[in-house]
Amino acid sequence: MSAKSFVERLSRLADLDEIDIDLAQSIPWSSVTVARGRDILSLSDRPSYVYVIESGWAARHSVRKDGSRRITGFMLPGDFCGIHAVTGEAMEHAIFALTKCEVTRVQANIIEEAIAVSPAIGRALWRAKLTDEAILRRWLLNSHDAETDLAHLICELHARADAIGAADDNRFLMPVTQEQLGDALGLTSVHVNRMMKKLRLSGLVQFEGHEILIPDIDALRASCDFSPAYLHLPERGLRPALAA
Amino acid sequence: MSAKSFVERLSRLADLDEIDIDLAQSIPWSSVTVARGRDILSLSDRPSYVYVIESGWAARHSVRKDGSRRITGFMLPGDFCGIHAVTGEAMEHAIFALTKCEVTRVQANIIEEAIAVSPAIGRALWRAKLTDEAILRRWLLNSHDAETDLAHLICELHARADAIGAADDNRFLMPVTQEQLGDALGLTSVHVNRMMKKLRLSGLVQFEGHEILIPDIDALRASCDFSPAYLHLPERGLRPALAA
DNA sequence: CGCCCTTTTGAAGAAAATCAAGGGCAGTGG
DNA sequence: CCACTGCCCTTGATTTTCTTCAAAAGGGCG
Repeated sequence: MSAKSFVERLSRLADLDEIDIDLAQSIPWSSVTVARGRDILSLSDRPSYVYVIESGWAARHSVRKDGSRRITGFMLPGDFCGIHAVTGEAMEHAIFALTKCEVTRVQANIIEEAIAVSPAIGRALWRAKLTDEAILRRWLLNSHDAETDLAHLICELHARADAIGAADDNRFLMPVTQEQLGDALGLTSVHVNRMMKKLRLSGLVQFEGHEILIPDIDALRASCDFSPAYLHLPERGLRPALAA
Repeated sequence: MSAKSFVERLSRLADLDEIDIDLAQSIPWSSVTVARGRDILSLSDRPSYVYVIESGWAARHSVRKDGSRRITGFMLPGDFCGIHAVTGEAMEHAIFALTKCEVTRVQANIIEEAIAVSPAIGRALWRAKLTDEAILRRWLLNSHDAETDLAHLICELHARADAIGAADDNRFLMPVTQEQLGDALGLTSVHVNRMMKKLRLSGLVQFEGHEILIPDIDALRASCDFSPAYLHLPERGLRPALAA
């Protein structure tokens, strides 16, 4: 573990000059391990740290009065969470570990100082937030057809996994149960299961357990009108080893 | 028209000291009027301005391949749009005027310089973005029951109108057609109409045209589990005259 | 081995979409 | 001034989609 992922991620989000990088590298950090199923940040927490997922997958989720859940976003290695800590807001949802997660954390007030000194670091975090927002809008845009929505979510997660080198081109590990997919899509796990079957029968997606195989990524993307631009992913090529 | 609304809005989002306020007030601005139904910002635009709605209502929306629309947010007087201009990103959705809108605009690069000099201004914009994000997550959280979702949207818009003094306690003007409500909720206009009728019959909401009357706001809020905290509204009391 | 979690499938029911048609109201033009 | 037109609201009947309820099978792990 290192704070490498923190600086790496920042520098992929905005152009940092040497001064920015030196500053970012000088920021003290610590590391935490969170077991599968446990919260990284809980509802109503006022986090005093900003976190970066080092390894593992996590998700944001809220629980309704009737006990049903809604997942409002997934987090993969390299993703920030708790950035809004810099304003001292309380968490309006929880972030929990889908798998065992290793998490690097940095004190929020130190981040805030760094932003004041280095606007480029502020821009990097701003860009991360814009990506979160774009994903949320995309999720809203989708919610209209179960099969398409599921295909789109698989495309999103594949593209994000691929961008951090956690996908073997057409194959990747998606550690999300069908019930969790349902919570993310606003569907029941039963219906997710049927839609997965449809995707399998149509030949667009194959899977064994959580190992997803996409025989023809272009066909899958076309089927759900997926285009990765909104994810603001870095150009492929560098692919640092951040995989789960 | 003035840039007053710009500075006012900033100062309600974060604690600005005199220096910040002087700086904000020195920022040059201009004003534009946009007719009902026209775009304030179009898809793929790379806006070079940050906008504040001076009067009127607007909405963000995307169009799907099949021609159906999804509204992903409403904008009321005092709201920013195009803040993400500061990173030079292209618009991934359009913003259009629900009513005739007067809009104040400020050059994005000047905003960016202001942020570099005054971290408080940056925090204010950051906070505005966090509110946008919280609303998006809430919309995702809702989408599960048409009547409840509609009630929740009315509560959101009422609370936001009230916060800018555009509501007369239990009465406000919601210039949104039922079809647009459907686009916002992911429902057909037919179904929105039926749900409006249900709300009317249950006595929770009355309306004449777009004039909404809420006989018992607590009852309506309880019916859809609405709590305004996530909107980060300013404390009531000041109520500057920004209404549409 | 037995338990729990997850996946899978079936059947019945509820929610929302679709299709269709009529009515009100405001703006426009003859 | 009135008729026409377009937009929005309203309602009914039918169909589709998704949920709910129920049950069984697979797989990993203590």
